[in-house]
Amino acid sequence: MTSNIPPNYDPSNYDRPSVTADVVIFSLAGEDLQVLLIKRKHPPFANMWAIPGGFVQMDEALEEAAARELAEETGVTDVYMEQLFTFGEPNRDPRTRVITVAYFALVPYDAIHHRPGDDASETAWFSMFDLPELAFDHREILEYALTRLRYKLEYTAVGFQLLPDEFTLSELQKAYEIILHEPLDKRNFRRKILSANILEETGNKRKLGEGRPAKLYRYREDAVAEVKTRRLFP
Amino acid sequence: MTSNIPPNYDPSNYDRPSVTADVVIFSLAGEDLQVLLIKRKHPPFANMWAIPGGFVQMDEALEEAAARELAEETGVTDVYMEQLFTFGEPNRDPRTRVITVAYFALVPYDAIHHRPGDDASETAWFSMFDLPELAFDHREILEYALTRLRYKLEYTAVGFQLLPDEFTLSELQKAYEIILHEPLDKRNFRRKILSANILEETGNKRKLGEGRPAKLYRYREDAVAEVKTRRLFP
DNA sequence: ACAAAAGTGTTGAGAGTACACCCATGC
DNA sequence: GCATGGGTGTACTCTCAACACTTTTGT
Repeated sequence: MTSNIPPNYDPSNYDRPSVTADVVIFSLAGEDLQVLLIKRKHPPFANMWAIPGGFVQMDEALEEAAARELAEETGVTDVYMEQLFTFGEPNRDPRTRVITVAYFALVPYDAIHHRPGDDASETAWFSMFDLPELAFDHREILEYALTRLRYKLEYTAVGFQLLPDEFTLSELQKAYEIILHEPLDKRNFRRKILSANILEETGNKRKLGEGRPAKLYRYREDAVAEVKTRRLFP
Repeated sequence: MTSNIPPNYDPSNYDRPSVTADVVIFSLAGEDLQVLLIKRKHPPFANMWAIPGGFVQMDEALEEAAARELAEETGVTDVYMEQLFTFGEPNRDPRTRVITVAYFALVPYDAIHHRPGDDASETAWFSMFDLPELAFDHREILEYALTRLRYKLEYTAVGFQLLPDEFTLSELQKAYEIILHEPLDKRNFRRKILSANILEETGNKRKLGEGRPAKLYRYREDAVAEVKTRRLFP
C-alpha cells in the first residue's frame, strides 16, 4: 500500500525489487495462434526463449512500459493490450527479486509478420500449441495468457483485433476456431457476431481466386464498448 | 520482463520503484457492504483514509504480503483473496514511485467486526456506498474492486465467503442483493444457487425469534471449483 | 459444368423470468 | 390466531444448438 510509508520516508532505506513489464504478443499466422519470443543471450537461462519485456522506467506508467516493449520488438503501436497479471514469486529470477507486470497484446498478422524488431535481439514466432522450453516462469505466464484470451473471446468480441482493418466473417470465424481450438457452426457464428452489432460492412468484397467473393467488414468505431451480458460461445 | 537483464546485472545500477501490496477488505454489516480503511497519520494525505497495505518484503510473495497486511489489520487468515490489478502511474504517490499490487479479500462478518487490528493504526469500516475522501488513487482502486466483486458474484458463487460457515439461503440472497444493489427473486435465486451444487445442508436450523426456522447450509468442501458456464444473475 | 467458398432459416430443447400462496414457529 | 420469515411450482419467453442447401464467382 501507500498509506504506511513513514513520514520521513527515504527510498534508499529500503530494499526494493526490480519491476519489469512483459508483453505476451499474440498474432495469427495461417492456421496458427503464435506468440513472439526473444532468445536470451546470457545466463541465467541463456539460449532459452522468453517473453519480451524490460524494466519499468521511473517516469513511465506500467502500460507505457509494456507498449514501449511491444514497439521495440515489433514496431507496432496502437493495438489491443491489457494487463494480465502480476507475477512476483521471490525466486522466479535467480539473480534478484523481480516482479513482472504481464500484459498481453493482440497484433494483426499483416501489421507485424516478417518485420524484425528495431533492436538487435533475436526474436521468433512460436505456435502457442508447440512452445519451446521457456526461461523463468514464462510458460506459466503464456498459459495464463491463453486462458484469458479464450475467456475474453467468449465474452467480448475481441477476435477481430487479430485481423486486418477489413476482414470477412469467414476469416473472423477462423480466428475464433484457431484460438478456441474447436470448430464453430457457421450460421450460428454469423448470427451471433452480427447481432452483437459491433461490425459494419465496408461495401468492399474480397475475392481470392476461387469461390464467391466475401463481404468485408470492419469494427464499428462508434460501437460504444458494448457490454456483453451473455457468453458469445458457451 | 526478465529476459533483457544485462549479463552482469547489478541491482544497484538501476532506480527501482517501491512495491506495495494493498488489500481491499470487504465485509457485510447489517444491510451494508463495508470496506476497512486506515487513517493516515502523516503527509501526504495526512488524516485521510486509505486502503491498508505495505511494502512487499524481498523474500515474500505478493500474495503473502497481501495476506500479511490483512492479518495485521484484522487478525484474520484463510479467507478468500485474489489479485485485483496493479496500479503504477508515475505520480500516484507524490514522494516517490510506488507500484501497488492490489488484492481484494472477502471476510465474514462474524470473523472480524469489532476486532481492532494488532497494530496501533486507526482503522474503521466504511460503507462502499458512502466513502470518505481517500488518499492517493485509492478511490479508483475501491471502485474497481467493487466492479470486480459484482462481476465475480454474477459468474461464480463467491457470495458465501462473506458469511459465517453456516448460513441460510435468505442470508445468502441478502448478501447478493446488498452487493449487486438490486432485489432478486427468491424462488429463482434458490433454484439457481442450489442447482449450482456447491452447497449442502448442515442439518441444523436457525431460529431468530419470529418466523419459521431456516435450514442452514455450508459450502461443499468437495465442490471441485465448478466452472460456471452461465452467469448466475444475468 | 464444376469446383470452391459465401451466404442463408427453421426447429426443438433448455434456461431465464415472472409471479402468489402455504408452512412452521414465537408471541 | 396472527405476525414473521421460510419454503415451494408453473407458464411463457427467449436463447442456444443442430442441421443442409442455394448463390456467386473462377476455371
